Amino acid sequence: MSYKQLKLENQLCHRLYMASNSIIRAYREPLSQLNLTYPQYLVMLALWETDHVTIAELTQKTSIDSGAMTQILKKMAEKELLLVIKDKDDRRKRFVMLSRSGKEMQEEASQIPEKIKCQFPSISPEQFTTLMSLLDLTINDLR
Amino acid sequence: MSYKQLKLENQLCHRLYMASNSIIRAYREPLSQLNLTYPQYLVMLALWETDHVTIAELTQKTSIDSGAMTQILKKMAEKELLLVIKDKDDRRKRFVMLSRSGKEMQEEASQIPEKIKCQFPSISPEQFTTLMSLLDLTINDLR
DNA sequence: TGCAAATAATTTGTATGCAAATTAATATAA
DNA sequence: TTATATTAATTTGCATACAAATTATTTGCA
Repeated sequence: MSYKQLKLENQLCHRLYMASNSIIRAYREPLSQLNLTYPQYLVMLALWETDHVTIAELTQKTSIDSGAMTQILKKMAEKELLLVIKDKDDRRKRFVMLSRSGKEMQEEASQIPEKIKCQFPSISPEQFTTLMSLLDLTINDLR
Repeated sequence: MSYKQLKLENQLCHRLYMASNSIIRAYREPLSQLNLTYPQYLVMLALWETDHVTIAELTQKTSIDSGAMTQILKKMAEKELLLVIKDKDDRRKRFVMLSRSGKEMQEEASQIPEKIKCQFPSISPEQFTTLMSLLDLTINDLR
């Protein structure tokens, strides 16, 4: 039997798997200059937008696994990019806030998106927008 | 500074990260019935298309990391889904071939794509095609 | 022919992603 | 008020992803 529906070429999941792995790999070099891994970069992006949030909010915003988040924040705290502080009103919660050096890193990081975009010569701005929208539909359907 | 280009919402990488993780998570339940992980499923898809290939060819076709592939094939061989055999002409190479039960699994697996597609009510067939093409552009640009 | 370069896999060390179990604290209902 | 349910994080065990180092072979060139 041929089972056309089982061909790798027809699998959206495989395209997403390759695209996600490829783009995260592309971030490695620029991020290594900031001594950040990709998920750590997501945490920084989230905090640069909104500082002083709970771990749960950070987990929700970045879509990083909550178990992994604990480890990631621990390493980032060791690098003194941020601080994790207990909430006095609800001691189950913890707030995450950027340190001075965490805030200062934003300026260097601001160069990264442009560097990455240069790696997509085949994709027009319109196609870029379309791709983002279709990925949003995909993500929402799977929620 | 606002640094609009650093907003999470504007990052293609974050969309891909979420979409890839989400869809792989969606495969967990159906694949658990076959006792397969997602990368193991990719290996099966590749072998159902073309059996008896070298590890390097399998790595290339699936885009699975070659170091990880060693471990994945070891586990799949333990489950007796496939065999790994040394090439007599070039003893650096190894061939991978499906066992009988590995071949038989294809029929059950043939139900999976349909189950997954049902989880995308918001995406039309045309949009699906567009998404696949745009992901191909993304992947090719990053090669 | 012989040795350096290239190739195919494996190994190693680090960092997640994920489900499930656990811990600590708060909220809620009888 | 108190036992139960819920919530926020952490921990645990397993399976990759990845870069870099290593091993075993084979190629290719002087």
